[in-house]
Amino acid sequence: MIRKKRGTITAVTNVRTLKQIRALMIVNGFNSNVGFLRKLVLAAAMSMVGTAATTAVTQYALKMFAEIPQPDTFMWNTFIRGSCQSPDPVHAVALYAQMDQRSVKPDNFTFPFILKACTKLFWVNTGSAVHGRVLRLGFASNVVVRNSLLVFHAKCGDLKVATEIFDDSDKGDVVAWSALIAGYAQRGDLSAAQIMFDEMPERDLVAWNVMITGYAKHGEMDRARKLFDKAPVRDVVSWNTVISGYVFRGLNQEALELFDEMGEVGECPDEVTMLSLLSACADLGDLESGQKVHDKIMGMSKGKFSTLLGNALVDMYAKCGNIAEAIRVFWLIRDKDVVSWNTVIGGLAFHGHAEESLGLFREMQRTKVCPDEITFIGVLAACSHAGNVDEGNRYFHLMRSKYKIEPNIRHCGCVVDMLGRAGLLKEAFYFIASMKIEPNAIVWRSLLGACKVHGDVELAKRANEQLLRMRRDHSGDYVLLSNTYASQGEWDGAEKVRKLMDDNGVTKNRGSSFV
DNA sequence: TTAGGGTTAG
Repeated sequence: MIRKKRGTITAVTNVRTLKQIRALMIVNGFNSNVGFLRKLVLAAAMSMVGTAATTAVTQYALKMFAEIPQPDTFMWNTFIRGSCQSPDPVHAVALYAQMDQRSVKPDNFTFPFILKACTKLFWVNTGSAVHGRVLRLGFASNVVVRNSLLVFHAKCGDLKVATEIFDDSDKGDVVAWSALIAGYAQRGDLSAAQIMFDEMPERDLVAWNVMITGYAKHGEMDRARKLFDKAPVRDVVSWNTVISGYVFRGLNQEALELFDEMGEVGECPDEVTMLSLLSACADLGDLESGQKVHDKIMGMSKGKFSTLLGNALVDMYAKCGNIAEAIRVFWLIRDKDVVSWNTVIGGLAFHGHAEESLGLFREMQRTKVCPDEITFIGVLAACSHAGNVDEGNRYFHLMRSKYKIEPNIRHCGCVVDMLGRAGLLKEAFYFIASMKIEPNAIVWRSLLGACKVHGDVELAKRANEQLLRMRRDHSGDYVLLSNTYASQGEWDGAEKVRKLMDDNGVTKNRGSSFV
């Protein structure tokens, strides 16, 4: 989907297009003329927008850029800007460093991009070093550079420096105002943000959106909605802010209703709107609404969709139980990133298609996309559900040896679950004992549940001791232990647990469930 | 070229 905003690189491209352009460049000679090269760089930069740093298309774009013998500052800026608009702008920082190594001078266009990258990555030290360089090279007098510094400090923690820059700014500079208000709002100081907002001499659209975002992100949806209703002007971002705010708070139905209103007033939704809506449908398990959103997306973008939207569609279909459609859409995603794979692998694993999930993981290993810690949560869950202990153990070791990922508590939870389901209770217990990280209640509860299924009273008692050490008020733990006794005909034991429960003042919540 | 909205686990 193409998003229109001034100064933003908007088109979506792919490896095939890049290869065609590169072939043209080779035929015409790489050095032929600056105009050609600038177009080449723009195409390469465009391909990085919205896709993760690890995708094939980004790797190809980097390769193309590296082939240009002497890129000028304009080309470096364009390319850094492209990387900056990816969700993980690590290359922007690397390119900025390369620029320096190759003695290409940065200009007042370079700094806003690199500072934005530092802000997105939350790289405080790098950003501060850039700030130093801005001062040394005398670019601090440029309004855009100065505001970029303000944003960086406001978002990455130093509101004092941000305020100093603001105090030196022109009092009518709405960008500086909005940036500082956003800084206060982001850290939850909404009263400070509101005071500044009230003091603002001229409030433009973005300042309103900043305030609405501030309230929405901090759970005050009523105030966010009131401000939205009161705003003199609204754009697609205003709508998206409130819609995503509802989704963020789990008010999915409200999000869908507001989307209907959006259509009634004739505001055009964009990709962000659709992402929020798909998330709402996924959460509700509302396949019918999800399908409608899908149709709308196809209508908006002539049958094409970005990686981001593809991922959200796969997630929605998996969570709504339409596995066939989830898989179909997954294969339609042109540039699959790690999130695409994680979504489909996890989606299948958690919705009863463990074998297919593992098949896709094997497929993933044949691609250049590197699995991450989230991938392995899905993979281990799939092994658990498939009862495939050997493969699960193998992958648990593989994630460390090959992919250098340290298992976290969730990975360990999956392994305990896997061993427990397979009836390997002692193995599960020894696994917990050997864990490098502190086991949590979920891990012990998983073992306790397996003990109930397989009727191991001794281990159940030990798991329960651990659980009671952590939390004495979780009725489910007592019930599980008591049922374990009961399932083995040990009625005295069962009764004792019931009594312990009363003594500790725990009441059983009948009929309540998180599922 | 700078300010505001977004996808995967739990």
